[in-house]
Amino acid sequence: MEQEIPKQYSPHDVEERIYQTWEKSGFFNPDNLPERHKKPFTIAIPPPNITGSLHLGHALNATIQDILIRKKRMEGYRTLWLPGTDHAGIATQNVVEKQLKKEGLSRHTLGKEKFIERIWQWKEQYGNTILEQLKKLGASCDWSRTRFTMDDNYQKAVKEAFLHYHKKGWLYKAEKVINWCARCATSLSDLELEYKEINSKLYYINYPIKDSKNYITVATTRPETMLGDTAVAVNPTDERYKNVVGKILILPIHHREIPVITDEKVEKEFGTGAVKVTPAHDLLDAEIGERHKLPVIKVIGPDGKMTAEAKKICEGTKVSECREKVIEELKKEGALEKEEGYMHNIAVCYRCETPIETIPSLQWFLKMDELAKKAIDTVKNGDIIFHPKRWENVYFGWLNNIRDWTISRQIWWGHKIPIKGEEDVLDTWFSSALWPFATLGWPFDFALGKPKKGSDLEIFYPTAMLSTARDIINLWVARMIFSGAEFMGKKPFNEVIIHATILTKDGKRMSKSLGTGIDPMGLIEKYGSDATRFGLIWQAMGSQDIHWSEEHVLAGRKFLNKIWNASRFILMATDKIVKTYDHRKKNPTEADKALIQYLGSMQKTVNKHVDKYEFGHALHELYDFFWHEFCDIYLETAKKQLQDDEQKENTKELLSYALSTSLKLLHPFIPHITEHIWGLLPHKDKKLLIIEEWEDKTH
RNA sequence: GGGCGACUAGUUCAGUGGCAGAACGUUCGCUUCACAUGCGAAAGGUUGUUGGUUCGAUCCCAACGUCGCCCACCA
Repeated sequence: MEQEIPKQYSPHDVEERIYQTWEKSGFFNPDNLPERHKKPFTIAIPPPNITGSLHLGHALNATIQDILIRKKRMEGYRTLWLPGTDHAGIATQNVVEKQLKKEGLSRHTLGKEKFIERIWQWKEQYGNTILEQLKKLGASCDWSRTRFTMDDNYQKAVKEAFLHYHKKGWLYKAEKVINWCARCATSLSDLELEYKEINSKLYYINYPIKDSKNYITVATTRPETMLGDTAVAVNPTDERYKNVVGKILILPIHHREIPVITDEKVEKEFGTGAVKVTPAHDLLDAEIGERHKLPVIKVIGPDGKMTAEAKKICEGTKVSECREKVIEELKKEGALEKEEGYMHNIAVCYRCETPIETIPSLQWFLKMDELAKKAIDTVKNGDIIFHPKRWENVYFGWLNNIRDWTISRQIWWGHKIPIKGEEDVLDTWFSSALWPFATLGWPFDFALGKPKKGSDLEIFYPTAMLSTARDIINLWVARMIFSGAEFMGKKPFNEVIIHATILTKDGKRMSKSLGTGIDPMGLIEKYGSDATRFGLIWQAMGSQDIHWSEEHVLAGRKFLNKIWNASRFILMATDKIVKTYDHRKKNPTEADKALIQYLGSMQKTVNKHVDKYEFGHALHELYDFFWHEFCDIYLETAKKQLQDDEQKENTKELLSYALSTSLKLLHPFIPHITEHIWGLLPHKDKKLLIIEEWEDKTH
């Protein structure tokens, strides 16, 4: 025995083989689980984008889900962890466009049909990267049920959802001021914006009052939009401007006449207290414009260039060039009062970081009032609980101030709007919102308000919980909640876990572009999957942000070695392995009794922690027990007891019992090594640890 | 501008209204028959600052500071 088992545990020989054993067993698929697995327990994975590769956040989230699934599976649940990927409209289109660019092509030279073909090719080649990486991490997903948000069935689900909303009269098409990315040439929802702080300038421009030598000074960060100004607004209570309200101003450069109006939304404190109003290119201005029935002059086009309305000085130029020209002209006219440095946030596209233009555009909108109400009620009633609870405020905050959802996108890759003559596609998140039930067979297995008997939809919906990052609480979680309520008449999950965000050691955001990201695959190569999982979970205390520290992965590796060697010792010392132990029938020593007690309380604590989603605490508990109570103290005593003829047999039995119990409890956290050792133990009834009974029924 | 969170050992973090803990790192001693990825020991802290409540505060409260995150139509 001693020669067969090496002193050092080397994960790489083991992990891949063990994973294959699991896959071959079929137990990832709930249909193959033994008889005792009855009550369903489902998790739908947050589908990663097909463009992505695994980062530490994914790895943490996958480990959390795998821990829950594995524990529940051992507890006798009929567990389904459903995997899949998201087609990620804009992101994917951009990636393939970049690829084309390298070949000297563009999507326009290729044409729509060929371009979409290219994306499918790309998807076949790279689209499963993350799923393959999740396998390396040990994820026990049912790969036979893998879904993609552009599968045929999924497309039908999206269509059904759209038509449902259409029938309800919640969909409408309108020209409204929306967010526009000129590079992606598409509209974006408010949630698809990111903000970037830039060092810009605040320009003070004098607008002369007609038939007077006086003027009003307005402050703006965007002088080029003045070409589309149709008013200047001041706060109605602003004494400074009392006498000019209602007067006519002469807009510099274009020399158009525009009125001075009052609107309560104007802040007296900012700038000069007078704001230029450009209804076409600013959201607040559009609101003011609507209230005062101001004309709308579009000076920026969907191509990001100035329109004919910008007239001779700027027509056809880029926005940034036009700004310079306008400044130049203003100086010539003596209308530029001053400029000062100004730091502020500008909106940029979340997929390509191009500054967002606000322009009027004809788009499809989904009315949100009733849907938002459903989403709010579900959480308010406690039907869905967030962990930690404070994230509910973020959720309510968004839903309470919601605007109608711009759901059309002017890109090529996505779900077509199912109405004749509409070329546009739907926002990616429109399809993601259907994930928990569209993946299970909705709408095919759904009729007369309920799922078909015996269908996946009936058995596995609603899912148990959703684990995700905080940045998609509104983008995704909220939309799933109202979609579930609307289409299934049932919440999509019982609980939402908002897991920690992994930051760099000095508390900065990890980012690929800054080179501060850490590739979990590198860690797996270096230390193995179990050690990587250990390192992640060891640091996941509550939902506190993690300042990532690799040393805990190292600690994990050492711990695995400890488990390995303790097991080696027990294998050498004992000839049989028991999974149960009734100490009432034995004659235990003080050390035996102490161990049994520790083991019992540890079991309880681990259960308690995992049930409360305190994974780090559970792992710390396991670690302390195994290393210190079991190895440092009991194993040393056991060496002596094994020399004593009276205690020998009992000691062997307790050693083997404590080891099997520890392996079970450790399995959800570090599945490969525990399964591997389990396989080396001379059990009477040989079955895989993955489906062993979690609860110890002995006394 | 609003909201939220964090601040404890060199580092990453637990924890408790009553003597402050782990891991990693460091120092010293051990090739002890499971493991040197180990064993044994040790050093290391004014618990961010200032007030308040309390017999007693690292913990509860308030203000402040630093850092981070989210939300927001101050042009």
